[in-house]
Amino acid sequence: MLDDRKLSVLRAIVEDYVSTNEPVGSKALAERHNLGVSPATIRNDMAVLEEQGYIAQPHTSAGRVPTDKGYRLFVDRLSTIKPLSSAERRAIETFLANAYDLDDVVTRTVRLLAQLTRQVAVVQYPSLTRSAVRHIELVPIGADRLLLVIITNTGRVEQRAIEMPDGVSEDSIAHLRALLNAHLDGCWLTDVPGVVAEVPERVPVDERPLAATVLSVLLETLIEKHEEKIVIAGAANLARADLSRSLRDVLEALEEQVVLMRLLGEVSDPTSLTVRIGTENPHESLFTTSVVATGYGAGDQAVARLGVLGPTRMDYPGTMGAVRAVARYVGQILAGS
Amino acid sequence: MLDDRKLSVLRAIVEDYVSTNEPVGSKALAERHNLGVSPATIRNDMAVLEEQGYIAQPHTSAGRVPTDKGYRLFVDRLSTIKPLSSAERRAIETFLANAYDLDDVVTRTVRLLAQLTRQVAVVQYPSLTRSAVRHIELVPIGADRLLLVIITNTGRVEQRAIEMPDGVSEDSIAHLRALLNAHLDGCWLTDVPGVVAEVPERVPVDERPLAATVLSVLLETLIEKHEEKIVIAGAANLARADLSRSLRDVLEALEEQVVLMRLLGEVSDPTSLTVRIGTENPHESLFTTSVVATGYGAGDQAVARLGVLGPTRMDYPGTMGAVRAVARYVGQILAGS
DNA sequence: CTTGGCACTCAAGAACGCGGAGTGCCAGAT
DNA sequence: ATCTGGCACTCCGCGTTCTTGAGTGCCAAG
Repeated sequence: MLDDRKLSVLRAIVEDYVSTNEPVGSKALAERHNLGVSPATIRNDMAVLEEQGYIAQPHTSAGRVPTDKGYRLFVDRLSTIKPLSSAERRAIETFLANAYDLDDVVTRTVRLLAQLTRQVAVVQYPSLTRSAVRHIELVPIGADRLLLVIITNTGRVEQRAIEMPDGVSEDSIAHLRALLNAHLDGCWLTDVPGVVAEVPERVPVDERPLAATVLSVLLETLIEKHEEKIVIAGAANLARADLSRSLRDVLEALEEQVVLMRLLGEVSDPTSLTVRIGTENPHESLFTTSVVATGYGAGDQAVARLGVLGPTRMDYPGTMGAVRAVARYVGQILAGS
Repeated sequence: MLDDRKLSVLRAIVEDYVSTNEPVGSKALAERHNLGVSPATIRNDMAVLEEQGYIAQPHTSAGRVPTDKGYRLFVDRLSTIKPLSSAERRAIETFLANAYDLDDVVTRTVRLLAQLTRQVAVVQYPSLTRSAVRHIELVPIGADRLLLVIITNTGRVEQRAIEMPDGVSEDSIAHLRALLNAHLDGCWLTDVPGVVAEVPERVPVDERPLAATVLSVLLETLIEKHEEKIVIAGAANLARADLSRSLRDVLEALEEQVVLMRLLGEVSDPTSLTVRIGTENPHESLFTTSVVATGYGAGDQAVARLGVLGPTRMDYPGTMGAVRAVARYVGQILAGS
């Protein structure tokens, strides 16, 4: 139903429109891409493509513009992910290699991605779900407060202040700390609740109030922090691309954690790229934008997601290449530390 | 040189222009504010105000608009900070009271401020300078890596991974930890370098390589983290106010840490509000914006700054009220924890 | 010093015309 | 059967012109 030439025409339209930001006409197409046919022929093909909903004209007697469906076909069948230049690869490598802690890795990654794609970059912090406990620390601060610090093997550090019951001795705290570490060291965070359930029995009766408080906060922290932290960068790039929908709506959407979470999408196949185009997005303010996202993590275990957001009129092959490359490098960094 | 009525006229111009966003003319002024004089008189006053540089007209035969100098005079002498409504105060209180750790306090504060002022809010993390060491933790992760965790009395937790020299025993680490805590507990961060210098002598010879590594990283961390972390929120509000300078430039400026730092300004008198109007700003992209900032911290010790950024055409009394109120509440929260 | 009157200015908006890019369709060529 | 050149048609974008009205500055009188 769509022969090769029609597909070529669609590809050409997408490419031209992306680079010029102007509706593309049959004549210009015939000139710039050597399709070996006349404008008239192209017009016929375009009529078919329009009928099928792959392209549209903003006004009668204007050139054609790809629809979301057109971009979708382009991404799925007409384009290949464009690998980065070796210069870009080196830049990524050196930029990320100098990071010295998890915060820094994430910050650098999001900036890098924004700069590389010239779009808005979004990076989710490595999830706790796939992490294991490396160490638990209990630090008294002041007379009646305690700081609970959880360190994971993904390098993440969670902290939380706890109000202590009265009259808790240093010894009790030390004891509880030892107990927690003995039981939880190396434990997957997802398994923590189960393991924790067994702990209270092993605590001397007079230390139980303290233990109960600490354990409940511990569980709470792990659960609450499941709503993952997300950072973005490159919002300025949005202003360059004139979104038809008011830029304000998009910016607002980007400030809502919930929307951002759904934006990156579920981890279906963590190693592959997710591309969400225009109205495929979960939030109405983002109907004129596209998202390219993928999972990342040490090895092939995806522990979180990252991606970029830009106008639907975006350089998909290039963006996909950048996102994939960055995800891989970050994975290597995480694996190495 | 400027009599009372002229000042009233200036105030009226600022207020009207802020609320309508349109150049204000003599007739409208005479109607809306009962100044008891005719438009013609006002015109004369306006001519003087213009000559002195407090107002300007966008085009001949348009109304007048305040200049930066005009806003400055307005802020300094013609307006009073507007206290928040009690509903707003309650909202702040409950919103901030539910925060459970430092990160959370900061995040909530910046959002609150953005929402309250409907502008871009900027909050700097409490500085390490005024903090003291509460606890230092050394956690082995993997065979040859060590995680250094510094907990301060302001609730901040710094972490950093360290490559260990070969063949370090658990005992050495425990020993070093004890030593560090013994020496540094309660120590002002600014005093840490001095204290640290004395430590090596007290370390057994075979543990010195480890100690040296850890100490150097410790110092490095404290110094590096002096470039303070800053969070912003409410970027979407920028889109509402149409800046004459391209919105993109402003967004870009907001993504640069350095600019942000200078934006909040130096702590001159920490308890008072700093207002920086238009070209008084340190960065050219921000010449059409104003900043209202102040210091905050537990008690009256300012440990960091917060503020908002908006168009020069801003409701100064209201914004100043909100910034001041939020700073105070955050101070209370920090003092209480 | 204030006020009403008056001539002048100029931005913004509506009305108009036109050029040109682009289309759809048809008849002839391959 | 498909491609191609030709042709009439559409309509956006742009520049031009005109009008309107808010606002000004100045002046002479109160």
